Amino acid sequence: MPELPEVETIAGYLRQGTAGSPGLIGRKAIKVHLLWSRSLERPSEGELQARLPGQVLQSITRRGKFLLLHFNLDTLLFHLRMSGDLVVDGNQANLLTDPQSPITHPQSSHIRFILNFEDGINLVFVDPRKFGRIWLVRDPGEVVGGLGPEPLDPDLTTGKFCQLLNAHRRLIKPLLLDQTFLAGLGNIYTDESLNLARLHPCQPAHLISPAQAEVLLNAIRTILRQAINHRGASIDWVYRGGNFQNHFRAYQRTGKPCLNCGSLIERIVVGQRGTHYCPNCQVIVS
DNA sequence: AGCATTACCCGCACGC
DNA sequence: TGCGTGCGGGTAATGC
Repeated sequence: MPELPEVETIAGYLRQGTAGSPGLIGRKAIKVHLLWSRSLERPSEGELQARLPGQVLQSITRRGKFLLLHFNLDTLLFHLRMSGDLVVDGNQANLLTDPQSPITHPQSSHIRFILNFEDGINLVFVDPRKFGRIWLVRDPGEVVGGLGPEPLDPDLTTGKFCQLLNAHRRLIKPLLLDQTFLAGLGNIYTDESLNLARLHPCQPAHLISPAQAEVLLNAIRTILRQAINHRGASIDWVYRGGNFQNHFRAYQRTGKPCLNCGSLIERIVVGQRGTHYCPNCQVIVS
């Protein structure tokens, strides 16, 4: 489920809770259940089990597409990759507490990790494709230290952004997808942002003018804020409740009219990723 | 040689 | 049934 808006939305759910589930802040961890060992990047399962229980959750933050659960001693990090999701379950404690039991959870066969808190509240990591990863570390910088700037951070000025862009000869789309360049954009929001900014996904980054860089950064921020307001997008069989998919400009709109100019959106492949753009108003400049 | 960029590939579910 | 596709990114391979 995860690009910046979806991870931000999930962070909010975990902090404040939802209609059907309580928030997690201030709760004490009791026990860990790892059902797919490769979901855990580090430390070992034994060390995780030895360190995390007894710790109290202080706060929940997001950095790029990472979700950070700050406990009093350690930080538990999740990366949802392609299909991961985190849900709080306070109603089926007796079933979820025992991973060997015939769980009747809707996505039970894809549960990879469960963290039991006090009062029968569980944080459940669901991940059909098994690409998601979990870390427990003293210093979260060990995991997220290499990320590029946050697109919504006001400290990222248009001038800085243009400088960063012009330092690379790469195509703009793969560059925006590179998390060490900018943290949080994925395939959807890159296509959306480039369409709004009227930039071709194959535009070489070093040829982007200061004026275009400003338009692009503003477009990225506009799209991300809109997506967050809609609680992210729900795509394919992975449904989380957000409805930004109903407001896509380019992504998965092949053959439909561009919202800028009415020409038909086309699908090409750029950097091994399906890419949706308008061949009329998103043109390469030199 | 050494950095920047590109191609593979990892489970699984779904639609054509 | 078979094949292409996919809200991602680590790593090997290649390019400059």
